[in-house]
Amino acid sequence: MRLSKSFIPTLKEVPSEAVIPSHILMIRAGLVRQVSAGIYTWLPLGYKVLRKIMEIIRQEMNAIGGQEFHFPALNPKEIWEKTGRVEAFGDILFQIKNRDYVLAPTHEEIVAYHAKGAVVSYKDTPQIWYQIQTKFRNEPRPRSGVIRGRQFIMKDAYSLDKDFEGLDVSYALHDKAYRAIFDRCGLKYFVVGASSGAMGGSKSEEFMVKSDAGEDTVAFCEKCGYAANAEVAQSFAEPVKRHAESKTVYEIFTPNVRSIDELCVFLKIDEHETAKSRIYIHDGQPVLVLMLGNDEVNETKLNSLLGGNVRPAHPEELKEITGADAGSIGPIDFKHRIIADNLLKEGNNLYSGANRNDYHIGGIDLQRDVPNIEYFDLRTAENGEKCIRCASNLEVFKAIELGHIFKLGTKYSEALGVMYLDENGKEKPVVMGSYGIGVERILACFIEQNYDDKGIVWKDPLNPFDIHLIGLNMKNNAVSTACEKIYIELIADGYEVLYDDRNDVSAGFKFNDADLLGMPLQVIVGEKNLKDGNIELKNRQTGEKRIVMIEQLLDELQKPI
RNA sequence: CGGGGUGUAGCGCAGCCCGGUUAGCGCGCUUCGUUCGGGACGAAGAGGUCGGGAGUUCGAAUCUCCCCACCCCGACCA
Repeated sequence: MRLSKSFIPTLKEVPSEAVIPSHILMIRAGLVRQVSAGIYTWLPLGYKVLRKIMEIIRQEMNAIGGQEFHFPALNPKEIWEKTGRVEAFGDILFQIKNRDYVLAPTHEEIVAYHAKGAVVSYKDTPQIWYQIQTKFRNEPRPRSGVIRGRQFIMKDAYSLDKDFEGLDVSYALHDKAYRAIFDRCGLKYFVVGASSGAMGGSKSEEFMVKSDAGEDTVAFCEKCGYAANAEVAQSFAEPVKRHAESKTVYEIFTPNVRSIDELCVFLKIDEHETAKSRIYIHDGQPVLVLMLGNDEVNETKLNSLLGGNVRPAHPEELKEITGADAGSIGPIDFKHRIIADNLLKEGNNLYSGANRNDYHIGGIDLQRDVPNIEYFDLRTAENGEKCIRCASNLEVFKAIELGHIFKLGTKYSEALGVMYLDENGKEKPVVMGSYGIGVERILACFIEQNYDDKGIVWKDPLNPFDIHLIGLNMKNNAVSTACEKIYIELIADGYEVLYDDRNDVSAGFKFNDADLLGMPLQVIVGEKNLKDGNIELKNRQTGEKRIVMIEQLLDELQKPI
């Protein structure tokens, strides 16, 4: 491709709206342009890479027996009402104003629609259906370029099995395919156990890439490989100490003390001698959640423990329920359910709120004073705590979710009546799995992992072109003639070549553009070397340069650089 | 949705606090000439509803109010 005839608008300056490296480079290298918040146009160069990624995905999905579909993005709202997901998605679901249609944020409903009446016998299973398609979600806050958009390309796949054993097989196949896809794309990633959240279903795993731009937090143990989303991660942390002697309960006047930190300063005590109270409302009933010291309640764990429908209490409710405001709430004489984090088990001589503003209570013995207390794992694993499996140090960091695989079960097949007859002629719901990959995130994550101060550093097989051919002074006849010849030869030899044939930009400009665009190999043709019949090869990644004879270019390309 | 920030030429910004010629600068763009291996130089040009609306004022990019868009943090999130 001739650069002089291509639309590859590179930018010297950093666009003001971009913050993370991949976003900045995608704009600067002319891969994407933003249209609106979370809405991007893929320019030819970016789309070329995207197509390569999609082709890899296709190959690996086909390899596990996947069949490619193309489902409509425009869906009848009625189907979504049947599964209750118009309400479940809420404002995230784009709705069409002049028709009862929605823009699909995912395709379980449509898959179930087609499966119903078509997958009718155990002989029709298993099926793996997938597509690579644009999804629409009205994200409240799009961010980080294409990493979270309102419109994005997703590879979504659905498995249809006759039973849970079949689902296990389909799930394992997807796990295998996903590893193959991300390996082939050259990404450093890891797999974490995750919360299945609003999707329902049992097992779920996420494919993650470590990145400061990530929206998820994961806990990872380098030693044993334990990896889990912080929402569900477990760890060993220092539990509360039980003193030999329990003091009696006493009230302390603590004016304007509202936080655990302030309490510790005020009473000159350690955080580990305190218990923090949080009030949640579960199915309309208040629940007091007691945490050690300043530990935050892990609401995902709380939700799965209580079975959903949990929310923090509003400030007015606090006063009504406990008689005090946040900061003065405690377990003593609390009239409703009390659950506590495991670390507090058997704690005594603890300080907590008195359910009376400006007062705290000391000398609390949870065994003695809070008889109906229940203990669960309710905390969020933190950096440096011990791994639940091997007790070495856990690392907690931000990560980008590339893919997610779910064992859905029968939620959608039951809701939409996707039934089949088993070997005994008995009617059963089809067992489903659901598997997604954020296609654009693969590209963004690749750049996050492969760039330097000059620009992107592409590697096979995602590189948009193999070779960036640079004619330094195209007004020089010898140079342009040599370039044209090399260009034709390279293409004939099967290389994808981006040819900088522009005759109106300086050498430095071309070098910088080539580094920014980041093709793995640069072939540089200039007067200086051409005089001796030579050209120069430059490895983009290492910066290493080599002068070779022009006739030997094709042979030289066979050698590692 | 809460908090913070930004909006001035295609891009990056100054000017605004303290109202007053024709709204600037760099990059990019057009034409001509020179240059030609690490973002060249000279000359001449084109390009602006100063995010939108209302108001205050003799006079508003600048002050006031309302609205919109975008970015960041949080909440939220398959």
